Amino acid sequence: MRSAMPPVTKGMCPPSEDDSELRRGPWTLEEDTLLTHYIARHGEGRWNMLAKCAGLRRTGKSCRLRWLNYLKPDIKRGNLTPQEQLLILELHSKWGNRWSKIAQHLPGRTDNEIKNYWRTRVQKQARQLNIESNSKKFLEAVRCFWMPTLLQKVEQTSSSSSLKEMSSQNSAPSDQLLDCAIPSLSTFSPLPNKITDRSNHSFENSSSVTSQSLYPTDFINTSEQTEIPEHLTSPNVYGHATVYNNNQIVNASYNIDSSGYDMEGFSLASMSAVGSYEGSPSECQMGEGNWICNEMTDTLWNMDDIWQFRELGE
DNA sequence: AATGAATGCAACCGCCAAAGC
DNA sequence: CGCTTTGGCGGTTGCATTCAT
Repeated sequence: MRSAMPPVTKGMCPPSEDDSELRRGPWTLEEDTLLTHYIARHGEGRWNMLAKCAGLRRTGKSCRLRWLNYLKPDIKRGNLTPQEQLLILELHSKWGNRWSKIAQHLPGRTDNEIKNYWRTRVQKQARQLNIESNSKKFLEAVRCFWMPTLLQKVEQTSSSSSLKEMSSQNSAPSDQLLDCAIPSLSTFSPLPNKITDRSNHSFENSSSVTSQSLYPTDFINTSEQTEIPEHLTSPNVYGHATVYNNNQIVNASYNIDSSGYDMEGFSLASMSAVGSYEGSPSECQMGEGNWICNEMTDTLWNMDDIWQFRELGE
């Protein structure tokens, strides 16, 4: 856990300020410059000593945090990509609030950023639905709606041959992202149908990150079908999922506004169903119980409007 | 245009474990 | 072996910005 930095010899630094004079709050440009220049010359580690030697009236902890979360050169800026969001959802399902562990799989992203993403974007949706964000219900909602949307965005991205580009926009070793995020998507496809890989990325070289245990094979399958029914190939159809309905496999197609890829993408205004469903929408089974159909009709996810099911073999 | 609510995010806090002394 | 220091982590807070009315 300790840094491998050599110990800083006593007497190398100017006399330290009294702790009572320690600064708090937002960092100034001058402080950022001091910290950056000092680390460029001497490296990071021994943060308390570093703070004193750099002439910063900050705690070592504060310096470390500022460097790791903001100043470090390989920090990525800007919105999380669909791949990154998908990976966060996936890894959080696997590891829970292990933010730093999750961050290790998103080059250039910090645990703080991922934590903030989860708390602001993900938990917001849970609040709106009046369900616990760490509950099985919410996990099912994420699996059912959010992740397929992100998958579609990823596929759209990869189909336009921009996935590699996006991943290499930064100097960070973003191939790791590809290796993690994309192959794991194949675990959504428990059925024998083969995934069409429009990006020419080999899905068969599976990564160390898989989610089969988290996305039960009897639950949902989103993938590019080798044989997509003609009425599903409309340009307006973005998604196609295979869902178990009372132990029967049904196909569901949905149309998602491409303007966003958060949960708002499932709002009634941006999502319309295609195809047909021969049973009652209220019969749909989502994991344990019919909670979505029974309890969520007043939320932004109205199953009656979102899904229309079509039995397999139609 | 004003203002209150909601949101996003940087920064801090408390706790813990490992290493040093 | 126990105390101290250090670094790391997850949770929380405060504030600037954006949005809605």
